[in-house]
Amino acid sequence: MAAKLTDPDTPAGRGGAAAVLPAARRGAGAKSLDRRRVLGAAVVLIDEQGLRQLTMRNLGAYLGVDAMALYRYVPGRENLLDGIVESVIDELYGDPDVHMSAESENWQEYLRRLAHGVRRIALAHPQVFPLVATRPPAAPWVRPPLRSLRWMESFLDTLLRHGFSDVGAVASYRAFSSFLLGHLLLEVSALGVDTGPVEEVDPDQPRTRDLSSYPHLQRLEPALSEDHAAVEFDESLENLLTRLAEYASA
Amino acid sequence: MAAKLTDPDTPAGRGGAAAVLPAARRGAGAKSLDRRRVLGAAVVLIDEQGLRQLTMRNLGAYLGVDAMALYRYVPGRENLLDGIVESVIDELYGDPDVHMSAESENWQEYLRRLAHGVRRIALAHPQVFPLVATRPPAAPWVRPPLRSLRWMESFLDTLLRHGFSDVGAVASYRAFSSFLLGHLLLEVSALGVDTGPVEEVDPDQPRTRDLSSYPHLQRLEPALSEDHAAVEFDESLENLLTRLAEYASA
DNA sequence: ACCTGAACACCGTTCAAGT
DNA sequence: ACCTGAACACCGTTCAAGT
Repeated sequence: MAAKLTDPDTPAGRGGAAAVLPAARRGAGAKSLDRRRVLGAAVVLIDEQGLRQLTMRNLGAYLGVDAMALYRYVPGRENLLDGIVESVIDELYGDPDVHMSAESENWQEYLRRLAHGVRRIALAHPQVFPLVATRPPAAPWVRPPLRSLRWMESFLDTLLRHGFSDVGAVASYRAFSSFLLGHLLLEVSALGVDTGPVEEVDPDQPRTRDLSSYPHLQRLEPALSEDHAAVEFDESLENLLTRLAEYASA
Repeated sequence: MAAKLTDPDTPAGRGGAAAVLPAARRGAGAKSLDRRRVLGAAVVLIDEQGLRQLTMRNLGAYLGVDAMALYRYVPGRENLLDGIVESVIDELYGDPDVHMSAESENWQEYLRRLAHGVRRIALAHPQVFPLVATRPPAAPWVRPPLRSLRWMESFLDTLLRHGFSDVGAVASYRAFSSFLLGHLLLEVSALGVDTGPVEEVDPDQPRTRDLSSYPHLQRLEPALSEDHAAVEFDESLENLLTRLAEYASA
């Protein structure tokens, strides 16, 4: 009764469906469905075919089942999308590099590992990340992309234990979220995500835009096209950590 | 011939449809359609009813016309969405506070005015901004939310004229984009955007989540709910400007 | 208990037909 | 020249029916 609605951070939401329905996996083994398998298949389908190809009917076919059968495990498409976001963020819990840092070392190392863990998820699922970025959060003060009550609690706890004030820890959560969201959404979108179905290009049309009216763009296009995402991420992160250090002493 | 495809930054794309079809507005006046009117109505419809309500059929009805009539001005829904993003960003050109700063004062003031101009647009169209943030850009090196070749050129020109190196100006464009995207997407999503159709809430269910397992969240929820978006935006912006100043001397 | 088929109310889009 | 109607191939979702 404590876990109302479908709380993403409740144990049953973290792949605990098998615990609630222990008989579901017996017999035919991988054949029978459960919510976790449906969400996992949805993530794979998005990774392989893009967000637009995720329809109830396609997902059903992908699982070898009628589309309508999915409604037994997922109340509807909106809930499916929320579940996808949740299940992707949940991968953080399985990341040993992030997990080990929770109660160790200094807070800077914790934030570094956490940031890189989220970045690995974004790069592993570039087609899913826009969903992580833009789905309305469960509460208005939960900010993408770290949209998990459990990680928020861990974040605040770590900073508070290292001498951050209440307002400092809260301000740090906000700044950390902005940093991650801006950098990762741009990095992922530069990968050319979800440009729609097949985007047939007319080979007669010149492939490059006409930049003749923009001399700087023309000259700097090679520089603009270079990929420095990794080092920019690290440099921006270090700058952020320096800024946040002010809250640690206050 | 120079303006291939539908270049958003070509004069014809910036509300120049009336110049191409000067006869379109005669006679019945506001009655007859053109592309600019269709895009403008689409923005108003999204602002009023949310992104999900923007369908070809709804937009047609909103304009007092059959849905299929829209295809005379808009090649399809994807192009409509691109046009919406373009027309919203174009509002920057009409912002005197931004426009006057292009060749005046110092580069810091230019970036401040530009940033606040984009922020005003985001807050004026919170339901449209996720589209600005996530639509695939025209070229991979064009970064949301400042996704206009003309503004990119203006941005680079201003910084280069103030002594920035080439790589410094390019790095500044990237950092500026990340900053804007992260802050504005979070600010806009905190406004509770596009939670779907009407989101009927069961009044019997408790409205607040169960935070009993998260003591810090429970204690800090009031602090987390406070809105400091404006000052955080300004402080982050000033910090960014300080960082970018390194490129000015190099 | 779990899945299926038929059906409903929507979509985007094409195309011949109206005026 | 501009708009409309009918039609097609899809959606999400409900519900009675199958096994």
